[in-house]
Amino acid sequence: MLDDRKLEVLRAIVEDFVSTTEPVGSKSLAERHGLGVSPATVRNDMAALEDEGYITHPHTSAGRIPTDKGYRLFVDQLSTVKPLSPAERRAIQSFLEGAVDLDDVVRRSVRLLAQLTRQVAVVQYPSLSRSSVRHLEIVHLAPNRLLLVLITDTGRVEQRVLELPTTLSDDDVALLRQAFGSRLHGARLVDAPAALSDLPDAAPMAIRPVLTSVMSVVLETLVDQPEERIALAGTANLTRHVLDFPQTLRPVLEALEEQVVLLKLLGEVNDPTTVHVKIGEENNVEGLRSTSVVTVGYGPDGGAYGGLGVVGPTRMDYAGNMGQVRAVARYVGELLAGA
Amino acid sequence: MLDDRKLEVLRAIVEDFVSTTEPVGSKSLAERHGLGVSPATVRNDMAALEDEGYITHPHTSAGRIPTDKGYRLFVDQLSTVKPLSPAERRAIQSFLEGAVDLDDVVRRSVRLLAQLTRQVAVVQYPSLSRSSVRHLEIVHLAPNRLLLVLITDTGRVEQRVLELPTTLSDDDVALLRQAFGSRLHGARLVDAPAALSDLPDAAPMAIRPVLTSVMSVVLETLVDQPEERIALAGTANLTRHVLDFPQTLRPVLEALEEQVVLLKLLGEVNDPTTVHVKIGEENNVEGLRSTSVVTVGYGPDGGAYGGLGVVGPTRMDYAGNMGQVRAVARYVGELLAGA
DNA sequence: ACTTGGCACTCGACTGACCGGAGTGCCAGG
DNA sequence: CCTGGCACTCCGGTCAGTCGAGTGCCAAGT
Repeated sequence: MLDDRKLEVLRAIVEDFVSTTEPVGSKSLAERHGLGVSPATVRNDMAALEDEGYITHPHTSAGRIPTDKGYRLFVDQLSTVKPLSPAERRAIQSFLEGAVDLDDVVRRSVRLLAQLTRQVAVVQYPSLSRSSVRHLEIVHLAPNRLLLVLITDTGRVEQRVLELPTTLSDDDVALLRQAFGSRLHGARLVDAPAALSDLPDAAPMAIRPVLTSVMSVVLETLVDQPEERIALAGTANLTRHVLDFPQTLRPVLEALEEQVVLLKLLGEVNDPTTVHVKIGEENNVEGLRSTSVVTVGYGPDGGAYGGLGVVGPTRMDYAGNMGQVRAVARYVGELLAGA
Repeated sequence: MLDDRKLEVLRAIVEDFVSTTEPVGSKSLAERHGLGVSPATVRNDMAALEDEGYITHPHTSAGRIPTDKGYRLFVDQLSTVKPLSPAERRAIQSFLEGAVDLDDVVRRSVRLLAQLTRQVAVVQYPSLSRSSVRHLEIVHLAPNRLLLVLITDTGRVEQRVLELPTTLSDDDVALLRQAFGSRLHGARLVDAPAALSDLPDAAPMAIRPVLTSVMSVVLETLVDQPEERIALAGTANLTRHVLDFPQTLRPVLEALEEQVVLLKLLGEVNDPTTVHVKIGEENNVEGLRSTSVVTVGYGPDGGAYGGLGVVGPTRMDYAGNMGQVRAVARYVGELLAGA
């Protein structure tokens, strides 16, 4: 149905269109790429590709442009992830090596990614639930108010103020600190409920009620409703493609302002170890239907910490951007694992 | 030089242009506003206004549009800050009343402001240096590593990990906690150096060296380099004015991504109690030369906590936006003062 | 001295006609 | 199955012409 040459024609169309922004015609295509066949032949192939829905043309006498389906085929079968240039490698290293803390790492990464890909970049902070506890501190602010400070292995520091239904003494708090600390140190937050499950039984009878209540509050705030954070950069790059989104820029910017939307983008990755691409209409997000999203997980085992990626026009350099996204994810993963 | 009617003509031009986006001519102006004079007279006035540099016209046979100087005069002398509509009042209340913590307040405020003004909104988190200490906690993470957690009166929680040149015992840390806590509780951060000045002398000889070293690190991180945070929303609103910035959208978005730039905008306010307006070229920021910025301080005494404002095209509804910015600042100020 | 109506002039915006070129689809022949 | 040829489509640019909004200026009126 689609022989090799037709696929080659599709690849050529995608590559030409991505680099020139203009519908590509049979003649220039046959010339520029060494296909060794005449324009007429290319036209026949194009007609076939169009029948199958991989390409289309804006009007009768115009060249062809890829459809979402065409890009999909291109990404899945025709392109190989482009390795980074030495210059890019150097850029990543010099950009990230000076980072002092997690905030700094994330901020630098997102800017780096935006600069490298010339797209909008998104980086998720290491997810709390997937991190493990380096230190958990409980501070007694007032009789019925505790400050919880959690430091994770990735260097993320998160704090909550808890209002308690009961009052506690300093000794109680010391007990709590000891009990939680010993059980949670080194544990992953998702495992926290299990790690704490024996706590009520092991504790002195006197503080059991308050302990269970504190426990439930702790679990709720840290495990059930973990706060996800996102960094964004390079929205100005969208304006470079103002040709691509005629009046669509607005909804894109709106979508990018929604944390929820961004989390959804990064979170929908099933297999976090490979680079994922969502093309145009494949995005379930209203407003990003005219964009493509390239994401990947970072951290040990590929995606243990969180996700990052870029958002750009469907007419993007998939091979290059996939390589850049993957490379940044690896560097960041290593950086945080070594911290 | 500029009699009352000329000023009235300028006002009419600004108002018409702001609402229609189109250069305004003498005839339609004389009709629509009840000036009671003929178009010819208006033309004479316009010529005078143009000589003075308050208005200009894009080409010979086009209507007039205000210059930056014209907007400036309008803002300074011709417009009165527009009071909010009941609907706007209600919107503010219902939007802000559900806020649970500082983060929430800021996030809601910035979205509210963006929605109300239909511009890009900027809200600065309550500045650390201008806040006072509600609680300062020192946690002993490791022999030579401390975690500092600062809670301010506005509910902002800030933490730093300090690496020390020396090692400390738990007792040392307890002493530190006690010494810092008693002196800083309730003090404004700007006053921290003074509040701590007697500390080295009052402390037991044994820990003086380490204490002074900790002190200097604490002061440095909390007072000398306080971390300012900024929230941004409504960038999508820029696209509504794509007519105003033909190819200028890019630099605007770029400028808005720079924390430093935003802080500069909010920080340049001399008298924080009144609404400030920077028009077009008045902005010292490259990239915002085609925009106007409306800012005001919020908090007790007008600007004690921080600043907030909006960024939009020079062709904006100054009276309305000034009112909205001021109103939100008041509500937020009250909200945080009551917390 | 200021206002006003009149008038000539300018210039952008819109229209319709025209043309060239890029590109297509189809067909018949190799 | 590929290829060259050919007729056709349609976009984009150009050019001339018209229209209308708006201006600047002047002379007359109050």
